[in-house]
Amino acid sequence: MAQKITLKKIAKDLKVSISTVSKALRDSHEISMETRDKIKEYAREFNYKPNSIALSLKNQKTKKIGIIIPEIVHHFFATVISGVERVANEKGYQVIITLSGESFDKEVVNMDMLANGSIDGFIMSLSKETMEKQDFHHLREVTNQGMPVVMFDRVSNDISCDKVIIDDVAAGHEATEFLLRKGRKRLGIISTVDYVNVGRLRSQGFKQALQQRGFEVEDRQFLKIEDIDSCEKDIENFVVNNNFDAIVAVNELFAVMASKALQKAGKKIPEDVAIVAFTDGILSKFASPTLTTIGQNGEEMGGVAAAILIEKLESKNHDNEIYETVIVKTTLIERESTP
Amino acid sequence: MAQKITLKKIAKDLKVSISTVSKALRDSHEISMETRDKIKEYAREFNYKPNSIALSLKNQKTKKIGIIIPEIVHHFFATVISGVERVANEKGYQVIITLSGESFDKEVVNMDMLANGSIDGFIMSLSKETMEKQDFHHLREVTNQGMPVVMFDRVSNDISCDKVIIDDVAAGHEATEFLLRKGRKRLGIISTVDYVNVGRLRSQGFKQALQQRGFEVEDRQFLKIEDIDSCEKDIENFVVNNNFDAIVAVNELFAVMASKALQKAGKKIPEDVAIVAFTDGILSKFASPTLTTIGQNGEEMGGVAAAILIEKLESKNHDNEIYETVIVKTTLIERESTP
DNA sequence: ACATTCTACGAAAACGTTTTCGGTAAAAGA
DNA sequence: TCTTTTACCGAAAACGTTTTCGTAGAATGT
Repeated sequence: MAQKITLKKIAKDLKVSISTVSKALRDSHEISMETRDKIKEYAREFNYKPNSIALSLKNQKTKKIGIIIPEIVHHFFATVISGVERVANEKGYQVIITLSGESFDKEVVNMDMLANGSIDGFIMSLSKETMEKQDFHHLREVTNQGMPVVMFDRVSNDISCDKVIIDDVAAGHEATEFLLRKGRKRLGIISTVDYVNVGRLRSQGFKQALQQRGFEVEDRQFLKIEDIDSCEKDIENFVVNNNFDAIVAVNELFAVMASKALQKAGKKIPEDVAIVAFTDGILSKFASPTLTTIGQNGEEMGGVAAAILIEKLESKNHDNEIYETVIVKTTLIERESTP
Repeated sequence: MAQKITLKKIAKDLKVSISTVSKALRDSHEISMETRDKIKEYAREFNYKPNSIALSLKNQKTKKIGIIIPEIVHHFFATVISGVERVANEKGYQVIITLSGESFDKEVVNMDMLANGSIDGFIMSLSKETMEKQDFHHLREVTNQGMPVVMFDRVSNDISCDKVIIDDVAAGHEATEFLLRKGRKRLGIISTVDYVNVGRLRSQGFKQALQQRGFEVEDRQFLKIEDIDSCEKDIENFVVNNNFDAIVAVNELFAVMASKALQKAGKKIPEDVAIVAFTDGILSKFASPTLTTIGQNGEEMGGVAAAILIEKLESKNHDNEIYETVIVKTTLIERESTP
């Protein structure tokens, strides 16, 4: 019902000019106390709030940052968003979220939609399909326009921008070494296909840790999941048919599937088989047994990514071509799945 | 590096007027084929995309919808967002997300930030604190301005707008009746404090179902959780000290806590105690045993909410004061926690 | 009494679009 | 040849701000 109240309307009602109203509301000394008070009271009464679209147009900045992630129904990404949102809000920015659904085309479309002035900068994690195709033209297009991009988790070396990651190799190494120190000798890893960098790198750390201890590393120790929706049988076969005494899983889901399959086969966890998972989500805390995990601190990653992006947005010299890669520390959280 | 390309720039480079460029790009017959082609090719070459901020200002609509939810690291809300995003994107809308963190003040601040022209309409679920205070002035303010609001899940009868909910009473009834039909006689329910409507209503359904079957209902059958972070002990006491043979829990977390406490106490599930949970999330699928749940179909709720909102946004007669409340069907999913 | 400095305000441009309204020239009609 | 239509294009307003500049009148200085 009540019309949107604008400077123009206030000006007309109070019989002053638009500039006077604008200045009065910003407490300009150019306007007499008398008129200032009159205008401010009127504005308060009618609950005037400056139109943010007009401000965006005028200032050539939107105070919004765009996030593109593969999925939101995924604990890790949800925590990252939570972190982004926290620091963004602190600094007066809003967060626009779009989902690629692991699809390259949707990623491109969403980027295009946001890159036309809707936002000031991007925070994103690549879709699986994008990593497979290795096609980054949409990212180049955006960065070439001078719009800052911060990538996290699923990043690419082919594109130069700020990045926030964990040291996946070191984390894979740490998980493995942790199990080895517990005296385990027959290790297996459940990972993703190699083009997903986090899976590849964690596997690499796994391999390194074993080799440093003088173990032979064979292909049968590696299971690489392609499709997350139909991997249950594969995981069951993998853990039951190989006489492992410890399993590393690159995410919670794989870990809990392995855990269940092993228990079904009569194995005891952690006595017979120990398990270390990645991503310290809700599953790890409430599975039976609870899972020892390498926490990725998604909240922190999101916060750091947002801080870097905003820093860049508000820095004066725009041609600052120095990009940083922040490595967020992982945290090993011991629970029941390891002795 | 490369400057943002605008109509003005194209016009200058091609020595025509801005209007000509605009018309040419929209294939106006007022412009000759020759100039049209020239302009369109130039635009394509420099990858011109109309500035969405300018369009928003001109059209007085942003094609963005704002979501305010208590938490994103929560499977149900994540699925709702996913649903909203899906249908919003289909219709050319973008989604802006803000988190209240269950805080009234943050909810108000975020609403104010978005209500100043940033978005065309709201989809929201109330924070716990808001429900406790019963203070809805921020919602009134927004709806009075003529901005459509669609509430879901945590709604209030005090505010008139479109709503998308499940029939919580019926769902509580269904869960209870399901257990009764399985022959269970000593039921308990783990719920939230009463000012959270979903907890209250589901408890109500629980009570009704028991009474219809002629059972006495006592207070000791109800546990009402206030603080989700420190409820583990309460739940353990509740389920262990009362000789229940069946438990209804208003969310997954409570259910899995109950399940673990019971197993620790030597009870078998579902033989000794059966459990039905609400919210068909990841925990229900992977807990041990897996949980029978009442699925709230969050994805669908989000989709419906978005559809209603967009419908309202695009309807011509703006003074349409008829609000609907859509009830999304729940789905009982049987798993191992019930016989 | 005249020049100068304040005080208090308004006009207008700019951000990037779309659209309405004219307007000029050439083509068509008479 | 003169008028009317048509094809093609530009000027300007509008969306809601902020900000620069200009200026009228009052106050101050000499």
